[in-house]
Amino acid sequence: MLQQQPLTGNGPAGRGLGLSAHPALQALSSVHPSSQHRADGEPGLDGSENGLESRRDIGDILQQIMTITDQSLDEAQAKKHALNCHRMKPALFSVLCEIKEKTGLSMRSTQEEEPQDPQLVRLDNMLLAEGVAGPEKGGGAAAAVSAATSSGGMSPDSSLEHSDYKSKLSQIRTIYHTELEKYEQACSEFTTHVMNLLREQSRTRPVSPREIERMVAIIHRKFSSIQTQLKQSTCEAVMILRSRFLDARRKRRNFSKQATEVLNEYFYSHLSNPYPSEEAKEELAKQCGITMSQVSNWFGNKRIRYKKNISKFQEEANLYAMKTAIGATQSEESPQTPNSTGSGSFSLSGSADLFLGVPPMNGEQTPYHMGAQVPIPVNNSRFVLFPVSNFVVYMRRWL
DNA sequence: GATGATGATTCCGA
DNA sequence: TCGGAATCATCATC
Repeated sequence: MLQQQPLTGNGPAGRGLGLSAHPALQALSSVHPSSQHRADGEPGLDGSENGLESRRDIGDILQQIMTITDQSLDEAQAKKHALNCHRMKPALFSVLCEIKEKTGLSMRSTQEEEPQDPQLVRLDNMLLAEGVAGPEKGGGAAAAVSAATSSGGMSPDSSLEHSDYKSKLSQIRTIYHTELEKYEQACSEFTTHVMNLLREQSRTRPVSPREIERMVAIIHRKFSSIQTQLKQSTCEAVMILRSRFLDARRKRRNFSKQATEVLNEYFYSHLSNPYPSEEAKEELAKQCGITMSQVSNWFGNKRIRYKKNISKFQEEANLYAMKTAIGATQSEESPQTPNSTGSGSFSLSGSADLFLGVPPMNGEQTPYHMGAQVPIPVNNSRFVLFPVSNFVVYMRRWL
């Protein structure tokens, strides 16, 4: 504990602070109104006789102020009250104000406008984009859905994962806002408390409004750093949640057997042009319970893999051709009966596209080589026409 | 665990 | 923007 020294003009502390030698203090002895017109009969400060006494008086007050912290709370309160009522208080106060003004300690960095922290801006933007900050309108969930659909879509199963994501994001949002509110409330309370303290202290020591502002700014900065930490943690939580969601989305699940059949049927029955239109994709997606993007992916993969290894797909192609032919036959015999291939609304009128196998290398003609032609891909790049007339008839006989 | 199948992703060109 | 091609990552089977 620092030993308080008397603040008389001759005391070391007094010399150190230069209070007694301060011109304003000197002037105080002669010009301060409170010390000139005495109504209580006490000696004034204008005369040389009283000068020494008043200096001693001021020194006494200063000493009391400096030692106030060593006293108990009750004593200090009582002393403070006494000081406030002291006849020299206004004079001393003005002196302290002047000293403070000259030292400029209280004014330092009041004008320093802190540029907005770029990290905080990034965090704010991120939280806004993820739908954690700002008005709740499904931001993050919408972003997740958008990410999912734009890069391949979500399976029906993933809707569960999505709702899970949404609820967890909502939890994060709730916690974030609760904590933020707490911080803001605490900041507000603490600021009010400090301001009240400063206002109260301003009765005994010079506290300018700018100084109060500066103090408030300091408090806000401190709380802001806590908020930054909160925002950082929230961002991390969202990132973890998001990556988990995306990982789950990335997990591949094979399409159902029925879905694959539907897709294969369409593929092999449109082999001349295995590029389903938007409408066809939509229809296929509906039938298979997958998204249009998945349909596109499937056809993309199928085209490539088919072209790469036609012979490998020969059996499969024949199988689907046969199935389609059966369907065509059945619909030919009883047009009102839905086809049995499960191809739904796919038109079998495109039976001219039926794939019938690779062209015979030895030039031998199969019964279905005449008439209409079916395109098959050759040279790994182009589709060529292949004769397929009477295929249905042939298949009917063959069956 | 090895291997093939398969859905998804990425890059590139038209 | 779409499709081809290559590749990745996971599933399914043995």
